[in-house]
Amino acid sequence: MAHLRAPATRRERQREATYDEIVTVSARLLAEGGDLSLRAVAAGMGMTAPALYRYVANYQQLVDLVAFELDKAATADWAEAASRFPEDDPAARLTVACARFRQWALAKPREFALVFANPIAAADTERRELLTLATSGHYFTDLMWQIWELYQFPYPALDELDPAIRQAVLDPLIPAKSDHIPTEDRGLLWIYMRAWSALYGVVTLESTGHCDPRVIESGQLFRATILDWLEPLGLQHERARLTTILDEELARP
Amino acid sequence: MAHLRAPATRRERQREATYDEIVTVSARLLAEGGDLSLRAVAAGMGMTAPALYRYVANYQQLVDLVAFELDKAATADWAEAASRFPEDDPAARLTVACARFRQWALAKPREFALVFANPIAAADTERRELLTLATSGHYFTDLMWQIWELYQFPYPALDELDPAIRQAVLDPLIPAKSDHIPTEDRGLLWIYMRAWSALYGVVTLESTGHCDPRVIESGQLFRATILDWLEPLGLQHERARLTTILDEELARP
DNA sequence: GTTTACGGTTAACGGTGTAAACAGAACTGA
DNA sequence: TCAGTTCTGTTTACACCGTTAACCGTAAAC
Repeated sequence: MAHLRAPATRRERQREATYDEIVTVSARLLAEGGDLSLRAVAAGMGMTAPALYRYVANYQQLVDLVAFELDKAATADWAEAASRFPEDDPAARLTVACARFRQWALAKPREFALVFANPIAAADTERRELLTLATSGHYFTDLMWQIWELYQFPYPALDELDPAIRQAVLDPLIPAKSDHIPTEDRGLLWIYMRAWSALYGVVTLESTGHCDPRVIESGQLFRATILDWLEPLGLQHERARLTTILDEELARP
Repeated sequence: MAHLRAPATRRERQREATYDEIVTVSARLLAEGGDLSLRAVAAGMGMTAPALYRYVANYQQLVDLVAFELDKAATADWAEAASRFPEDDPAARLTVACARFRQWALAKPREFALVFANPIAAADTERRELLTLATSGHYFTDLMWQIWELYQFPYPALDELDPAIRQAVLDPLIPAKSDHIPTEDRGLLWIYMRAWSALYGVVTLESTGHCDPRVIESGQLFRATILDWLEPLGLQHERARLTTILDEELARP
């Protein structure tokens, strides 16, 4: 079964490898502080720039490809860090994941901007669809689903929701692991959207630097935002424990 | 008194006019969907690109100059819209201003990104200082101060605050009209930072398009975020009235 | 009225994304 | 095995970009 996804022909394998190299070279360039340019990427893999057009249609597609993979890799890191808590403790895992997400955004603001601050026009359906695949979104929604299963926090019924929101939670156009969520429970996604909006807000504010550096350094703005969301997620009783975990993560070097 | 700020010499007046033209031409370019480039701006005012270096040291300075003025102009617009409510009704004014801020961010995402999503390195003290002058920040903090004078909502005492935050509110490095706020009341700025973070979050999320278009179109995410902040600002009793105002603004064409 | 400083020019360098034409290697089918 | 096709890279070229250097007339200053 596994080898079904493995490319059959030699050429396809080669092509896949080239895509991988594009991503790794791009990631290296960004990590080294350089700009992400077609020419630089091509040069980094011993090619000329026009050759890259055999793999991406234009610069924006290169950016999207790299953004997708950066998101995937970063999410794997947060998940790995979160997995120091057992699977049946999604609240602790989410706490750690959020803190690591922020830490990543602060340590790699350029990468963060590429993935999360990259403007997407409403009309651009192609890029929108790519966006719905983002690994981080699936990871976070899944954690929130597990938290709900465990703590049964309240969420709006479908008929309480604004019609537009009802449509949006029934047929999500955002990165969300939602297939397994029963129709009547889709109000959960509204809670998710609101929570994600809050998380995204602080982290973007801090990552882009539109904020007092001392406030960023202290982590208090982020901390307060996270703590505000414990109650809506039914985690009041876990407050002390989760706060400890959060502060542990924030104190990380 | 007024003519004190007016440039004395003819040359200085000329120079000032050129700065104005740089800004207007830049704004026009952005509004027309073009990119903001030294060459395009220069061409737009009948000059060659190197001539602009008599006015700005580099491209980033041009961006900062334009960003500052865009922010100023946009703030004037929100303020004008908000002034349909009397001066002694800052709650209504803030409601309108927030809605107009969002509307501006959605209508002009490129301009919004320039002003509010432009990355600022922590080390770049020069750009940081320019940032503290942003008109919008001063306008919003002033409104919040007026709301506090009227409604006396609670705020943390200085010794309740994390040391880093205490320092930050005592000597703010953010755009805030704070000179007139007594030292013991500086905890107010912490409320401001948190509220601004929430507002900034939704608006950035929506403006950059990292959100379901239907959710953006409905305005519900923004609405919910604003309503969440009524209570912390002591506006519970005004809830019905302010919600009506907010919905009025959201329904605007 | 001479000198100085300002505000512009042109030319040039190295960088960007992208299109077109072309060449060779790798697969495909008879 | 050989011809034909497809895929992957090249070179060349174009139109932009930010930025520097050298140069020059004119307006202000002494």
